[in-house]
Amino acid sequence: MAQDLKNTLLLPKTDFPMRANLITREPKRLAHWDKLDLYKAMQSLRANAPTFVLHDGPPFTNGDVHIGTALNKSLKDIVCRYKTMRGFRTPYVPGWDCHGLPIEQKVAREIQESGEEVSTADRRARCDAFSERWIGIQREQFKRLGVQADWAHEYKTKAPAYEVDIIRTFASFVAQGIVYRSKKPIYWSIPFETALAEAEIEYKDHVSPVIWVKFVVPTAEGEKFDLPTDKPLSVVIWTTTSWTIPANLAIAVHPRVDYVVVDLGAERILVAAALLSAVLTAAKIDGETPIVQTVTGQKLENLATRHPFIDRASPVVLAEYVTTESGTGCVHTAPGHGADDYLTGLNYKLDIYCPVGDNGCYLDDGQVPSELVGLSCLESVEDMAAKKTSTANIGVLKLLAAHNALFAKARYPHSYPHCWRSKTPIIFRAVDQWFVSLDQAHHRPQALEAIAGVRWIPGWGESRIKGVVEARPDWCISRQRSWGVPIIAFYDADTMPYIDANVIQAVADKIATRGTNFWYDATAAEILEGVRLPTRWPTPDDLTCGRDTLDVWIDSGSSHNAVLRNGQGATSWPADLYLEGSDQHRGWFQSSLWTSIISRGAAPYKAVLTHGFIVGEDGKKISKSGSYEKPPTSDNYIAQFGADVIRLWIASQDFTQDITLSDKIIRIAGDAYRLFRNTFRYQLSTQFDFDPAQHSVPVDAMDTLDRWALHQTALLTEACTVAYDAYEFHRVQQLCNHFCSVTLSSVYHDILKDRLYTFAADHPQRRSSQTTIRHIFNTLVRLLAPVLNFTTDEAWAHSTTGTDFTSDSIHLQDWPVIPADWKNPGLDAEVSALLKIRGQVTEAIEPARQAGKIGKSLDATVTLTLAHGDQETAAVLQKHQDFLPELFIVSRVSLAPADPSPAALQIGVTHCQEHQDVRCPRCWRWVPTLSAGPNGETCPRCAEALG
RNA sequence: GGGCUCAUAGCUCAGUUGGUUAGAGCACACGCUUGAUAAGCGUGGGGUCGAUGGUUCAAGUCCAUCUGGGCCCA
Repeated sequence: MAQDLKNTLLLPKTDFPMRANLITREPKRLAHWDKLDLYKAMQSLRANAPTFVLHDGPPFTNGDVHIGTALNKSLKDIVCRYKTMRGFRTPYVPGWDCHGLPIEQKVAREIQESGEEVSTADRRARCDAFSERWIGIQREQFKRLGVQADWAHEYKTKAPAYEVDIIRTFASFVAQGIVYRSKKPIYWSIPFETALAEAEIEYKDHVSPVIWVKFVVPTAEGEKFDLPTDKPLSVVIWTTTSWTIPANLAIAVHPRVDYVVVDLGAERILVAAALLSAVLTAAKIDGETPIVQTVTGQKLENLATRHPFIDRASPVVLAEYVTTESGTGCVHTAPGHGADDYLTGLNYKLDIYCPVGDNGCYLDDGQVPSELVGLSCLESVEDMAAKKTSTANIGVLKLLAAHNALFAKARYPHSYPHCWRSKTPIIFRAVDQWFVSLDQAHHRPQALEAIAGVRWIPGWGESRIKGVVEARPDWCISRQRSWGVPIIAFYDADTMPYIDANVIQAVADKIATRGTNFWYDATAAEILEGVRLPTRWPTPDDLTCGRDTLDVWIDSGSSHNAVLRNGQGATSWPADLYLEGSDQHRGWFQSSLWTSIISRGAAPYKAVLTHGFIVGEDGKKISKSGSYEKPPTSDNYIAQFGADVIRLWIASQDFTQDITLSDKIIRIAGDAYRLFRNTFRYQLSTQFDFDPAQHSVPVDAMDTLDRWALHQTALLTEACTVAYDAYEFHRVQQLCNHFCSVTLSSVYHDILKDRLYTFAADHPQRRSSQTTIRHIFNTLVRLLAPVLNFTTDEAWAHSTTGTDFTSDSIHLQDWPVIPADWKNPGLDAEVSALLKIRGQVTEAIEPARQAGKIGKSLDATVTLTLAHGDQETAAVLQKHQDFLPELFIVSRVSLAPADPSPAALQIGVTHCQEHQDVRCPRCWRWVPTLSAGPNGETCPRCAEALG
């Protein structure tokens, strides 16, 4: 009996499953999109539209896609899909950063382990293969994430055409005369006579001789600086690298540290006050050592001391990095042998002096004492085992002692960098490098001006990049590596460099057809065959090819030239947007800016969006954040949660700050995902007997609640559009979340059930609501499409075809445009007032429910006693009196005037039974009487619906 | 140590130019429903707005210092 009645209800029905099963379903949709060539379809759709070019920053190709990279690519994908829907043609050409040390190093270790002998060209081929393999893996991982891109036109920095563009970019630098050669200290492995990178260094314990050395202050100098000159005075320095003493060109002091002149009897020394006792202890001096004078470092600037055994001055210079933690507070400065020393050298225009050759031995340059020439700085593994220090160190010690300059010495255990292959201590040694001047042609002010013209999101990005652009010294662009783009420079037998823009262009033409390995396989003569050389150049037979490669930042920094300028994948220059992590202010944003300023005089991007880094639950960086069972790769997370959940997680947080990743947070994203999915499912389920062509109700004929819902949808759309335009995806997520859970689920959908289920199929109110739900669905599914790209497409397919897939993908639809008649502020105000009362009503029902008097709200009769003087509420209630039971989801509402009327609205709740009502077994409402019908007794409304 | 930056309920976020008892969703607890059911509805608890000091009639909001994170340098 009851079952028969139930069968007369129009209950929701859909094939759209609640269970998402993303892990197996998403790959099927990817295959479907592949078949459709969705990327191409999206481009063709906007063939004649204005473009929005998001230029991809290339990930490095040496491992699985990290969850951080997944975050970056997902954000890009969300932007592109949104912009496409907004009517832009949005070409997205993905890139790959292929050259560089980490790959070269991995390959080098493989070669090392196998003990093979390989040529540079072979080594490069292996690096190429290594990179290519990861490109293939990463591409699939990005695709799995749902990233839509022009994979057919992707760019690789190792592609011959791209490499040629890098070389041409470099040529344009040379043409402007801003490329120069100068020395810079680098890590150097003596046994292998090769430069080392930071990553190729291992820190190990090492015992070095440490020495305190006196630098005499000449009497005239002492007088000039108001220092006492009646006894010999020396500035004492301290160093653990004795062999660098011949390269000493200065002594650094801190400008705001106090220094003292101390009387030792026969002589006086000058050291930092804070380190005096430590120095005296080292020199085993006790007894009276009166302080004769105290002076701040600032006052000592340019005091010209004498080098202990070379006839030249060693002036005092100022440096902020000087500390009083160890040593003497007077820092031995050899610009050719230290990073700090180098920068100080640049500041004071000192020579970047390095009298040590490739083999680690002192050169005979006319300055190095003959006793030292030829001595080696190398400490072999055997030497170290025998506790022997280098012959260079011993030579220097002897020489210092001979010149009465050795104030003290000791053995000093500390952590020191060693070469990863030979296990010997490295040396820091200045070698010739290529630099690009950033000031000579006024590029720096141009860059700063360009920065001001770019939209930085968030705004502080501007001060951040300004900081690095202002502070960066000239760009050192050469690297002593083989996996990279060669610097097209030639050298004669005396290592004199030859470089020329036209020659580079001519060589680039050849490389364009033969690849960069041509540079490594051929001789200079072969390479230069047919090339017109500048008049002062030697003949090609007397030249050799340089073996330096370009800084990889030139590689990726040239992408706007190599990709956008060439229109690869139908892109164009400049980009509308660069979107990378905030570390790229110093990296790619900067290198791209410089190459663009130098080669084109303008910024390569109109806007730059940055995101933060992923941190663990405790707010700490992921590597330090507890132990992760699996590596935090994109695939590991997708295999567990599916791409849409990951994408929703990404869209749920303000990505301009740190982004928190934890199982808990992803679980919450999963809950939000289910809310959206279930909303789609419910909406779809209400459409089972609705044919929009046939049943749609025009807005002006719609029911009050429906018009209210459309108004809310309009507000949501406006707010989401603003949020998307501001790249605030977390606001979209919050807005939609609130909309689905409150506006729809707890209000609109909940109220609608009665009419959808129990009214006659064609009842105007029912059709009105079905029309509205369709409108809302069509809007909501679009608003979420950029983020939930799989699920919205699935829901969309169900709505349009009733099946899982459609060729007319959601991603080919336009952004929702809200018809003017959806907006209805007047009605919105009225319904809002009613909903406020609804809240009070549900609150009033609760005690009755807690007391067990009432179960479902339909059991309740509600009596509203109007407040005194609240005409507005009274008017609204009276106007919508017939609508109130439905709105409150109760069976009966009576508006009771009272005398005297209460101060506030009073709500009485009783069970309908108390009013002798009976429950309709079909719609479950309580009514005064039931009447018999073909399906038994029902309320009149149900009888009519069944009739 | 320097540059940039962040800190509001267990989680994710709101909080307009300083102005009533700081909001939302989720999570949690309790209840209802069993005609969205691997669903739905309701009610409720929960925050000295990182800390301290200051400006002000009034500070989550402005200033200073500190603490703890993040990115990039040194």
